[in-house]
Amino acid sequence: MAVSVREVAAMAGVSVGTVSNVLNRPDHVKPDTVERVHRAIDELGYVPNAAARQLRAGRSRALALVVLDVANPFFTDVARGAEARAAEDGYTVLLANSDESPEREASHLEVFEEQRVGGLLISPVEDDLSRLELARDRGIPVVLVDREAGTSGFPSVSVDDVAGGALAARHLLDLGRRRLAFVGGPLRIRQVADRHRGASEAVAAVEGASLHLVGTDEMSLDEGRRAGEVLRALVRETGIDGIVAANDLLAIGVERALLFGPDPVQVPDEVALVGYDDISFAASAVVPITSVRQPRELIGSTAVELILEQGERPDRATARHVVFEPSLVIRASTQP
Amino acid sequence: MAVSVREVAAMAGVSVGTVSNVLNRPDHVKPDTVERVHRAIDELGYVPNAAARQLRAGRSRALALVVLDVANPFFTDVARGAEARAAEDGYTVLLANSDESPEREASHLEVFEEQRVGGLLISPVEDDLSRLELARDRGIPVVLVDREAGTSGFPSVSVDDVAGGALAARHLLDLGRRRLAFVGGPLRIRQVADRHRGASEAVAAVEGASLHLVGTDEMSLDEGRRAGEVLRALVRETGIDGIVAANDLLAIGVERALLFGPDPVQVPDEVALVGYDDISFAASAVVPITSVRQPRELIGSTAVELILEQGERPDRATARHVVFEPSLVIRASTQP
DNA sequence: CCGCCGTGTTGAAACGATTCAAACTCTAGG
DNA sequence: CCTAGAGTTTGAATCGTTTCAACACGGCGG
Repeated sequence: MAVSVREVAAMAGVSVGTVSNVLNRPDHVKPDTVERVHRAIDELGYVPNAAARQLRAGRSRALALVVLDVANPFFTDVARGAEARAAEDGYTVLLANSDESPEREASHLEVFEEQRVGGLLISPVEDDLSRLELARDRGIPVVLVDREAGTSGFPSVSVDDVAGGALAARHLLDLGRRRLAFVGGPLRIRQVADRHRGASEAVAAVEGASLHLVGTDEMSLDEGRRAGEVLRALVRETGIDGIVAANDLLAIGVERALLFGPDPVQVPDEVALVGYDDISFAASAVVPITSVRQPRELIGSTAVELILEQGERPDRATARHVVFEPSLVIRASTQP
Repeated sequence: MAVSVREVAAMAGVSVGTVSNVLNRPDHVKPDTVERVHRAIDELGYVPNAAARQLRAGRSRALALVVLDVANPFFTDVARGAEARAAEDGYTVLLANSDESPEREASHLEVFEEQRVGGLLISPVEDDLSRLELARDRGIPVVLVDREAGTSGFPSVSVDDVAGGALAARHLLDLGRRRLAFVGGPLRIRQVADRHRGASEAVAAVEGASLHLVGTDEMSLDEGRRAGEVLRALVRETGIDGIVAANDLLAIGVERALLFGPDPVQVPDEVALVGYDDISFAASAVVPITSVRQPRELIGSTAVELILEQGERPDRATARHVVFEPSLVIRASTQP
């Protein structure tokens, strides 16, 4: 059934070692031998067996990327960036979805360890990284994605969410807005807390400016709408004139509630609105929404880069931490 | 570095064969031997090497799913369904993204053939399936997803788009609407053509009903808005009172253009609107949109089922074709 | 004519798990 | 005391590739 080097070698009239050399070091083999072997390969429809290759090599040319949610455009773009960078070095990226479930994450890690993948890019579900330390101890390079490594000593690639929150708030302050609101939650999510902290710091730096926190249970359209109702009242009663949303889904929901409820609030005239993530729906909202953009593909490609570095010199204990700065995409929701 | 069965066997004081049996057929081994081996495994942190296992077995316990677009919720849900079903039989699903590029698809196929995956679930980019026939000839079960197999003899799982188009149109006709429009394009996309055909047939079956085609260049929000402008005029001039959109992005764009342009058109009072795909944004549009839903997860799990069937009896030439019927989710955009 | 070098090529060992015929240990029945 | 048979365990062979020490060959300088 399966065609192996042995048959190819027989047909080409050479030894198995030569076939292997043709495949991996063609320049060490005489040109017409190379040709003869290639003819045999085509003739027989030979496909090298990755399992055998890997068994010998001890490690595979595949990297694993475990994300919290495949449906989230943030992660699909990170994956795209990772794949592109990996392809440059002949690696493939296997995508797996933990769906924020520790069990599914564990199960994927197990499979990938058995596969002896060449590296593990992961957005961990929980704070406990001991499972990853185990993998590292077994010789698999690990890089944390969208998560700073803390004391764990893993290399990491993340985005400065504090700076992002500050960027959003400062933009509103620059427009002359002084009574700001921050929509988002729950605050135990690190990203939300950081963005809020950034906004708070920016507000604190400007005299006479204030920041009101409107909490949410999750980061969804529906919660955004609910928060929007609360905000309508706040705009009317306390003169809120600028809103920072912790992500774009919330921002879109807020905008809808403001624009289409009874007693509509005008955006951006009465209140300016900034979202976060720059998902495609933000640009095509009824009033297109200004948003904080993260370099998503760059995150992916950089993560792969860190993996490859580790692969080259597995000894070096100094883990690199790359932190990207977010940027602002200005649209109608903050332009008078 | 790597811990192998040999070391485990040594520590447990048994032979390698017994360790293998403990792992794969624990019931053939005496209970206290099992326990001793397990202790050694834990002690040493042994992780079986999938490559070696697979080399011997000739095939891996991984299935590959190649989709046209990981960012499309349709495919992520299909993936979810596939993963769940595969997990039941101890298989893992590797997700790969062809991004509608034949080159990327080919590159993924190559990698998966080398990996000797246990099966290939794929939404092919092009009509030419010869690459897949090659894979099948080499013994890899193949199932087409969201694509009928035609004469190629591959098993397939798809959804009846003609029925879906008819379902949408008939719903509008049942509400008493008679002058319908179909928005979508380009028509060379099979799904679009089928949905349009279904709508046409439903309309043809009702006396005095008509269907106007409004073409689009792609299935996006922006194209939907553009089409919406066209439709506003048509509603005013020719009395269009029902719209079928070829997907939800178009439907959302159309709704926005109708509701928020100058001279707004009321939905559903003046014109009723049906979308397709039932993406989450359809439910949370300004006026929630009625949509045709496809059993996405079921598609994935069924595809895996067909793969497993082939694996059991690779001989049988009769490929099964499973075609699912879509259903209608009724929301405010068609409820007076 | 010999020794040496470089270029190509060879073939056996190794990777780590599974398999399976054979060997071993008990038990129960005769 | 012997033996059949069930229950356990063994260990060599095997999967397909890569690696690498060793070899073959031809030419060249001495």
